[in-house]
Amino acid sequence: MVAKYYDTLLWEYIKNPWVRWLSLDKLANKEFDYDMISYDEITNKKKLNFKDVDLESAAIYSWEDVYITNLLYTKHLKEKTTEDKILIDIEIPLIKVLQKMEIDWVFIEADRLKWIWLLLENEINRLEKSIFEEVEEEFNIKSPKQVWVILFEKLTLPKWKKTKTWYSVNADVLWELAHEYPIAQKIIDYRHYTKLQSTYIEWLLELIDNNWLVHTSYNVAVTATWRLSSTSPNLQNIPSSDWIAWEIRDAFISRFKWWRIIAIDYSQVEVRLLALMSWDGWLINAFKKWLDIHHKTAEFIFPWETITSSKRKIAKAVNFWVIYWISWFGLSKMIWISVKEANLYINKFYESYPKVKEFLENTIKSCEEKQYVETLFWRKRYIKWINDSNKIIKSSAEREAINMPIQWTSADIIKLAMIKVYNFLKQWNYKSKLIMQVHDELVFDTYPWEETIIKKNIQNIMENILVNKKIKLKADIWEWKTWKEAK
DNA sequence: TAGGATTGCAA
DNA sequence: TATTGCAATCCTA
Repeated sequence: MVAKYYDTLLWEYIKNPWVRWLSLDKLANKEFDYDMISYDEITNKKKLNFKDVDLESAAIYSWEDVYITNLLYTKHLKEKTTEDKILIDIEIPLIKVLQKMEIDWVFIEADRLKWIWLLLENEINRLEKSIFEEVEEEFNIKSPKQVWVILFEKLTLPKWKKTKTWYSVNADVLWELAHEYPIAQKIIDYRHYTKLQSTYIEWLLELIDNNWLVHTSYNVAVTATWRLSSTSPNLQNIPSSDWIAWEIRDAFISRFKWWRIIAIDYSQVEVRLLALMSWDGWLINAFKKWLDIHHKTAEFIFPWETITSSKRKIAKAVNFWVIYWISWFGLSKMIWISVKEANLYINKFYESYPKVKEFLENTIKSCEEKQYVETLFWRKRYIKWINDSNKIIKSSAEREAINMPIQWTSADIIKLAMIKVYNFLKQWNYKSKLIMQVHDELVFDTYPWEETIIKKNIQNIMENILVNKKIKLKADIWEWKTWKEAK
């Protein structure tokens, strides 16, 4: 294996993604039984500046990094594994893409955030006042414990869900109470607004520099599922559920006048992968004809003439259920239907897509034999507890076995897309930039004269990541500005 | 001051 | 009684 650049840590991560906090120190210890000198040791646990450390210690400290890395690299060269291909084809090329994204930064209109902050502040004050008036007492609404005292001891509202130490006052509980007690609704709203204000607006404002640019860090070796994660800020959980969330998203703007923010996201990748992997004729045909898959499932579950958008939502949840192997109970809770109904829909799903059921059962069976499952790109995930006698452990292992080949293949698909998109933009010297990745979505800042060509080509690249397969993937283009109305 | 517990946002 | 993350706040040790 010859590469222009290489990463020994990624090599380890590909094989063991569930090990938290991988480090060179740990690898040295594991592979060569060697203890590396720590930063604390050479600075004598004092907060010494590195330049004050004696030369000898500094030399050893530096030498170790190079030496151990080289030992690891040499070891990898000798050790051919099936994971090599993933490293060379996906993980290593991705480094450059992410590097570029991090260097380019994201442009955020700070003034707009400040304006939303004020808006929320008003709303929060109003709610706070109203809540205090209602209970004739002031307390800290942000404290679950104090909310608990007020709701259950002072107002003696019905309690039903427990946490480790007391009765829960989370959104589920409050939501139930809100039917009868308006104060619960007020607390829900209060939490929602304070959440947006502190976690998103204040946090973003803190990280924005004087030029309204924000620098996020993408982490390539932390998740147990080989997905990316991002920190400072985490761009992958920016809200999108209501109008105020979209006000926040609107603050993500182009860096230049006339440029535009465009997002392209994969549509139902997981269900498409389910179709490909299970070879279910009904599913494949539905996708070939570009049908709305959730509507299609609804047609199997309900009489055709009764299908409404709410029925489609149920069907969507059922499709979702299969991929995640959730219990009937989970499904019923998620979409507020009875367990009996949930059970019925799921059986209907299996009747309609018989090969899917076969595929899911075979996946579990094969995992029981081999103790691992594989993704479309041949990543292996060992699930040794698949044969555990404990039913709870066994079923959680089964869920993982079902979920992993599908969801984790989609992580690779977007990584491959990013690499190809990067090469495309570079090859033709386009000015437009890839600025964000949110799991199944890529966000671009586009130069006006390139917009048409970018849209067409990038969508094409994304849809054709899987070659020689029965169906294509689908990627939708959204213009950031109009997204609010579209969703 | 550190870290557990609780909560909630995204895909 | 789905998973993976990041982060805020409260509150105890």
